[in-house]
Amino acid sequence: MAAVTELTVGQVATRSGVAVSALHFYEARGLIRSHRTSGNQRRYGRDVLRRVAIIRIAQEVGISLAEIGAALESLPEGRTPTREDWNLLSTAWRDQLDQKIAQLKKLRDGLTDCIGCGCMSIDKCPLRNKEDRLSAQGPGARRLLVER
Amino acid sequence: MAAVTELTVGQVATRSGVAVSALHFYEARGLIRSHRTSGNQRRYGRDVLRRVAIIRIAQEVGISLAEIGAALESLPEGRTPTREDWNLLSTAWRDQLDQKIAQLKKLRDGLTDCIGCGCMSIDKCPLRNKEDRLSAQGPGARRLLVER
DNA sequence: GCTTGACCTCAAGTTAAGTTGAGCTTGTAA
DNA sequence: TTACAAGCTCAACTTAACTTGAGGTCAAGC
Repeated sequence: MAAVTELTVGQVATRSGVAVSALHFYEARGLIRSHRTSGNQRRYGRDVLRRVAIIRIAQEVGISLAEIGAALESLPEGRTPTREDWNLLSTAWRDQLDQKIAQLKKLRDGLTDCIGCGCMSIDKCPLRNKEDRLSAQGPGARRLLVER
Repeated sequence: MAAVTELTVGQVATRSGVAVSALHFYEARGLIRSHRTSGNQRRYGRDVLRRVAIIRIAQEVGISLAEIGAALESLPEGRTPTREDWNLLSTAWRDQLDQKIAQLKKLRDGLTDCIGCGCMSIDKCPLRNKEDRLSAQGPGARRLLVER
């Protein structure tokens, strides 16, 4: 076997730890791209591994595929992303991460306070008050995780 | 108007910032409980506000309704949770929180390293390698967020 | 006593992120 | 050259956590 430059879906699946069906799905969403053999089978360049890795990492951090897709658009299709491209992405995501960490800490500290204070007076509870602030935004659009 | 002891769904919705439909939903899931008026309308005790607050907080931390429900079972239905009850819950969740924070930090540091190293060699990338470890678990059961 | 807004139930729709299955085609190794 | 694993497409199913809608009831003010 000659040096393999192109990868089949199966190979990408194995190497990336992502199911074939998920790769199809990412492609349908425009997150990755492939070209086809004369027999209509997908073939991927090596850079797809990096893209998939980025996708999974970002997901783990809680970034949605939609957001990931938007970010990946900034990576020029076709060429391997430069260090500059990667810097832009990872810096942006690192900031999101920092934010999330900060929020989780706030929550944790809130819980800790509640443990200390007994916090049986619901009106004074800092967590409870957080809820109130949220409710002030009215119903309608729901926020599933954290505020931005 | 006399002092209000019982709350209607609408009132709970307003005060908790949760939609009426969501309250119905929580009730169907056994997360909260109500009794009915002669006209079959829900009436809630004040403690429902605390329960809903707990639910929302836990969700924000990424705990699923199923897990929350399990945890809430430990709170005796009927009476207002004691400080002891609350301690048990919040301590357990605080631990989960600590874990999540730690994981996010690990990811953030991974990203930071990648920025520093340029990380164009996919085989050496710490994040990439993390993926590999995951793929070793084989396909099948997917982990959506973090490992426990 | 009537109108109107708040409630009720139950079924169906929604979004994200995939998975599963059916039916058919490719490619490769013996 | 043939068997059979690996691919392909497309539609339907899955789970979580709700929302929306239809069709009907309750309660409180004028």
